[in-house]
Amino acid sequence: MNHRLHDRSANSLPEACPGLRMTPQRQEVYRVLMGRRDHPTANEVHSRVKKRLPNISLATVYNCLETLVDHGLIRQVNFERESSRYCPNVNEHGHFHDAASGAIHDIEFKPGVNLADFLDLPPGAVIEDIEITLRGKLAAS
Amino acid sequence: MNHRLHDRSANSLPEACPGLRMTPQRQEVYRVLMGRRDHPTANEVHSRVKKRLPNISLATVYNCLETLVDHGLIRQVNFERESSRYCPNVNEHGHFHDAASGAIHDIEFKPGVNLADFLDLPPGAVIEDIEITLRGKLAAS
DNA sequence: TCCTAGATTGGAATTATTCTTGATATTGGA
DNA sequence: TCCAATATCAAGAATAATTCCAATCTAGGA
Repeated sequence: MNHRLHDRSANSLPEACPGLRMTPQRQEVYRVLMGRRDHPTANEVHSRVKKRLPNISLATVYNCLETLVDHGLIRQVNFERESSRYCPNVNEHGHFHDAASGAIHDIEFKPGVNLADFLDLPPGAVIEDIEITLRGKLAAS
Repeated sequence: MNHRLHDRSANSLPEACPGLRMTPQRQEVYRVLMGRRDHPTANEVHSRVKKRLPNISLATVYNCLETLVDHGLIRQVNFERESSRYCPNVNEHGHFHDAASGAIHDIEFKPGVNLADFLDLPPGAVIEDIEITLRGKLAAS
């Protein structure tokens, strides 16, 4: 155990999140997402959470995920028509979906770039949410 | 009937598309999409197509849409978990989803921009498909 | 302690989409 | 032209992710 800054590493809900009651289910759903920073579906989250909370229902997992998303603690991401996936990285970022392996990689914006620099936004548009998804292959290395 | 170049204006499938058999159903689905350049769902396409082909089934509309997408004549776009929508604009582009009106606007890239200019792509990534969706509001004007 | 609002559960319901099957239509070759 | 092979279509059944519902349960405040 160390004392890294930004310690949201796998053990707890953030200290305070106004209006969010921290229940064992929500805590565990959050812990599971932080503990393995991939992009699991609700079903996968359910499987992982059941290790510690064997009786938790899938409906509750959906409820917890929705609540955490609403409170900005995690993000929900959608690829095509597949099941939603959940992502503990709440920074603005995009995703790269490797068609070969199925793996999903977070993609960060280069520092200092602005949407309007590369997109012709409609005049007066106020952007509230950005979803950028790339699909492709990683060249064999 | 005239002889305009690039006549994709609401009346016909493109002259030739290898491997695509042009049936009345496909033609009409395509015509309907080109004729009104919004972003209808399969259901909405079905309603519109039924005006001329009253017996066409929803399953056939899905089949036609899938075929047209596979042949690159239209694009399928997904917003969150809503029904898929279909878009006759096959240029690389993004979408802006106006939360107030529900309207969807195409967003073009500024000329000359490159993905790698603003995104930290994984090394060796070969991008095959880009999906950029913005959600927000248009300032009242 | 008791009450109440909010949370959880399991199962039913919903909904978009895909699948299945049999009927029809179209194509290319004999 | 006729036939066989193939593609398409239609209708409804099936699927799968997600949401809804009604019945408990729980935690925290009065």
